[in-house]
Amino acid sequence: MTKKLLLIDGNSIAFKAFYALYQSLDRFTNSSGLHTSAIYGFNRMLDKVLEEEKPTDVLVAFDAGKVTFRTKMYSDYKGGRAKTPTELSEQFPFLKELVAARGIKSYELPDYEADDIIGTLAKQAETAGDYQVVIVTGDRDLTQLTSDKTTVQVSKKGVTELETYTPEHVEKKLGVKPSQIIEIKGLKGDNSDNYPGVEKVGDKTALKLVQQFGTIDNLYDHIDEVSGKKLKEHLIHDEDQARRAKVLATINRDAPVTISLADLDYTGDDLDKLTDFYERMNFKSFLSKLGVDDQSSQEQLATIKCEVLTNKNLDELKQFQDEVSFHLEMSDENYHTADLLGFAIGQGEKWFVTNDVTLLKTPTIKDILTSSTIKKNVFDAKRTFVGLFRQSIELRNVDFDMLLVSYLLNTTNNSNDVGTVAKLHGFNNIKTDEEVYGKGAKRSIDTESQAFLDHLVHKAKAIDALHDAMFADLDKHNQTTLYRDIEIKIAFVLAKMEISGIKVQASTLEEMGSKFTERLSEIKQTIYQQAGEEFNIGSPKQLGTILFEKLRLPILKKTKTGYSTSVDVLEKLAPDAPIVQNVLNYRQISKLLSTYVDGLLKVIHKDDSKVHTRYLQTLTQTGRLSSVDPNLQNIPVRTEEGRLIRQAFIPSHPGWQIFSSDYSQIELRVLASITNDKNMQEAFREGEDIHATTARRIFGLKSNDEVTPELRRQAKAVNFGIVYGISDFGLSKNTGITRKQAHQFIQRYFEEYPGVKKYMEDIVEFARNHRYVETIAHRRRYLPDINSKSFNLRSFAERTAMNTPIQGSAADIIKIAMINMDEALKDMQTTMLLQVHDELIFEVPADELETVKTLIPKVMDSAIKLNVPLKVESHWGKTWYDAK
DNA sequence: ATGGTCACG
DNA sequence: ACGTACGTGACCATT
Repeated sequence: MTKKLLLIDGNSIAFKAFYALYQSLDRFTNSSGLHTSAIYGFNRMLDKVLEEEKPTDVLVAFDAGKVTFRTKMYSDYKGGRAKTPTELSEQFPFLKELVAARGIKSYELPDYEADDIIGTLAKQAETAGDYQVVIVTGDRDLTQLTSDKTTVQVSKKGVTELETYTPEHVEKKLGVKPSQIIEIKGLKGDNSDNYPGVEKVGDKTALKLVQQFGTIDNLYDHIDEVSGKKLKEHLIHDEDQARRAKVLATINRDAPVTISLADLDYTGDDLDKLTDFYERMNFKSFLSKLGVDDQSSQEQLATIKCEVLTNKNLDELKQFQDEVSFHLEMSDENYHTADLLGFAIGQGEKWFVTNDVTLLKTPTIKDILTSSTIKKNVFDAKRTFVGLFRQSIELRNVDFDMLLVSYLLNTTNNSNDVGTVAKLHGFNNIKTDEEVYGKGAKRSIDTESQAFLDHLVHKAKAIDALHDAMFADLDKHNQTTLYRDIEIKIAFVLAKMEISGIKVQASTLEEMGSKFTERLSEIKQTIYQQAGEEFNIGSPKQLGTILFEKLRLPILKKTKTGYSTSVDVLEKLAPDAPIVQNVLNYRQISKLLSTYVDGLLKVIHKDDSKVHTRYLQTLTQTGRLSSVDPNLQNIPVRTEEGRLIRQAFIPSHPGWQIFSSDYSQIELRVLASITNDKNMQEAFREGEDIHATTARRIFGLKSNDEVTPELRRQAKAVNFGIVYGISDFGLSKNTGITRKQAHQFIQRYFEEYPGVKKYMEDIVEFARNHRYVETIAHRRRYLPDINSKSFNLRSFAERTAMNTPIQGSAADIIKIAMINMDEALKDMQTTMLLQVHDELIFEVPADELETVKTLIPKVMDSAIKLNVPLKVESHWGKTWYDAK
């Protein structure tokens, strides 16, 4: 029987796990103050890999110390590295204990690194014959060990996401054979291990050279064939360094290991030791996973004294005069349609719970919920409001919305589950819905069970228990105003908009649907003819085979899994082959049909012919809303064919109009305001066309009249780029200009708008120091990667630092406008229906049209006072399509 | 469940 | 030298 040997690079996985959880470092400590994050992450990786690979033999290899044969050979090897933080080094002894408790051997060898142990044992296993080898590491250099018998799994973000390298995958990804990785590293050196290769040689050049010459030896044998005078000089000058770097990069596969393959039997968890270990580490989730603990984890929850609420003891609720915590349970996430299942209510030590939702309508309870003097504490005010509204109960005076507060404190932790959020904030006497109800197909809620009632009480109790502490945190963040004046208020405005819904005429969609279906089958036949065979056009894989293998079209871009067939690629190919344009048309129409015709028809409510979206208020990282079920924030508009979909969106009363107002260039106005850039502010104050002004400035023209449409288009792209946190590469890719040109444009831009330049530098600096950025309304986004060593992660965080205050402040502004709008419209019939990021959509009776033409823009442009004016444009018509 | 594609701001 | 535009959701094919 073939054996499967799993070799784990202990140090590199521990490092990765530690930095992946760096942001939550303080959350991972046990009762004696030991940090446990790396142990936790390591164990998650173990769980996953053991489950997936089911190895027969396992070893975790560790580095023995700083001194190795490599440092003896080159004293600066791994020099200049920051000292391992004590928060990590203190975890290693326990990590080894964990490994042992899981029935796994660990091993280290003086003078050698973990890589060498792994390389040596992998070689032994390959020689022995009946082994399959899997290596798990955080270091991509180990992919040099891949072979037909050995795969290397390298952790990506975090440690549980692994990328599997086979020899084929190495070649595809790196462009060379596994054995040539050391040749590449020899030429370019390694910055993180602190050894040089050949001067001025990086990935690109190294790859080219290795592809041309195969090895460093061969390269120096044929040094005259190297093209490029400078390059040749550097190669000759640095030959010794290159040869040394290659040796340093080479994993030693004949290390004098004193452990043998026969010692590596994987015996499985030692339950006693492991349980004890998990308990000492406070690893609750791992404990419950052990199964030994299923009942005890149920009993672990301290019981909360509560009464089942009935008609008989209802009056006891009258004791709650100041505030109550309340949780309404529903059958699924769509609260517009979900069944109400039960509720819990109470405060302090007094709790009541029931699965009899008819009690909600009793005067006692209704009075509490609708009272404007009794404060309510809930989890998800909008959800609760809609659920109760369907029972004709209008929830008032919500003081604490735990979901909303948690989101404002840290947008990354956006769980919709009370238990998850409660634990996040240190309240552990609660389970998650998933633990109580199950997940996926197994999810079921037994409303008759005691467990159900208990769970509701624990939820309500969690809300009650956390509200002081979470409010205090909010205050520390300077976010109380954001919460009280914006977020909690907009929750109710959104609830009302969702309940209003927007009317969608099914017959209009159906007519469009049959036209689309007809055209689709025509195009399909043409495509089959042009391809010479039938295939699934909707499958990128099959389409790729047809276009790039059968028809031999040039491959312009690849994805992880094959050829890219995205629009930008197909548009470039369209002139070469007529089939491509047909595919593009097919794609467009089938998108319209499946997503917008069939998709919308599915969600029209029978009783009112309307769609009722749900705005997710606690999802985006910037403070924008998102819209689901259906998403009404991405209804087509850019192409005429798609735009026709909007004809199906109509007012809910005959003779009314759809009225739409949008902020013009709100993000650039926000940019002008927060950067305090005088030139950009002037453009907006003078009412100039900002893209034309930008064009005039960066191209050095005398007046905006000299700006051609093409120049304006380019300047517009630069303006967008700035908002997104620009790079010359990104700009050139997006606009088709050269990178050099893009670089010049950006430089010119920063010369002309020096305030913008300074702001971009300052905001990144702020993020580095504080690890977060803020919007005008103190909405906060954490950027844990801002100081990352990974260029990729760090750059992304830097762009985010530049973009989030802009996008997020624009989101703040429209939210304020919506709250004011709700008030301004309260005595009118005009109804606010939708928000699309910088645009509000209403339905308006004929006799109010004249009023709203001035009222709505007024409310929007006076939402906030910036250093530049806000501009609002309005359109209206008998359908959404006509409001243009 | 995940990735590719494409709809929006 | 690095490898890149910011924020979303729905659908389909594929695993």
